[in-house]
Amino acid sequence: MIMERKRTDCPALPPGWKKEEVIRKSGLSAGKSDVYYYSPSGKKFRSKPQLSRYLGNTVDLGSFDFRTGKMMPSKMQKNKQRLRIENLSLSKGKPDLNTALPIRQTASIFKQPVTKVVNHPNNKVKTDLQRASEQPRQLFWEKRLKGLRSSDVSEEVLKTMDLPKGLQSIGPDSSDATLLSAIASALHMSSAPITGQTSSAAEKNPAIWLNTSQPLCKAFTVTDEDIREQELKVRQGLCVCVLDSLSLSLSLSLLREQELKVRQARLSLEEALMADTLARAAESSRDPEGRAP
DNA sequence: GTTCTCGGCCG
DNA sequence: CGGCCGAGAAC
Repeated sequence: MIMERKRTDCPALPPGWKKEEVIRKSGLSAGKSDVYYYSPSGKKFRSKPQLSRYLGNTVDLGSFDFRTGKMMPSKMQKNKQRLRIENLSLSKGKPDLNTALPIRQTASIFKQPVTKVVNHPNNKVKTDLQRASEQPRQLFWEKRLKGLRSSDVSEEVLKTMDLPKGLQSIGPDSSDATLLSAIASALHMSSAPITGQTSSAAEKNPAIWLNTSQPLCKAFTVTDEDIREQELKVRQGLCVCVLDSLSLSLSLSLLREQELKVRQARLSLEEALMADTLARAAESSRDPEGRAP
């Protein structure tokens, strides 16, 4: 009878990878065991370097213990004085099993390796989860778009939008185009209501007091008339292509404030109804026949 | 030829 | 001592 070889799943590796342990049954090293891994396709691996070579950047084997098949966070490689930039080039130096190479995560459909420097004393891992929303942004960046106009395929410059008169620009450039950029961008950056710059200080000295999460425009109030006008323009096809969507977004934003009010009203109504229901329930429990006393 | 198994080097 | 891999044995 042949000793059954167990290939067990290995949770520390991608799905489909199997681990096998074979006990040596003869020779001087009898009793010792060898560990093998099998890729989903069935290829056999008999060492960590071999595994690492194959998995490349897809899995970080730094804390992977080949014998047990588990991740052992405590067992990070002791830092020998390796004061060199990790060498990607052929045959010089050994592959770093500690970490997968960093991969650029943005702006390319193909993964691209990034130069990794591990010996810089000031290396720190950013833990700031707000990072995305707190990244520095250029003040008055809208100016860079000045003079750019969209055109259709026949090179004819598209008619720009007429913005509601209530919308007024703030800052070094007060053209409608800049204002439109500012508002359109704000709409795409966040789903919060767009209010414009509510602080009067921002109007006087925007370079200092600008609220960067709001567009470069004075605080405004949205009237029903504004909304109707915007929608009408969209229907009339006064704005096409990209501008269409911007206009639509603008209308939606203007609506957004109204929506908040409506939602508020609904909540109030719901509370009132609930209170009423409770009151009736209390009353009928006192008087099960439902008759007035 | 491929796969299995143990020896032995090297850190 | 254990990881890794060469190479002979086995198939």
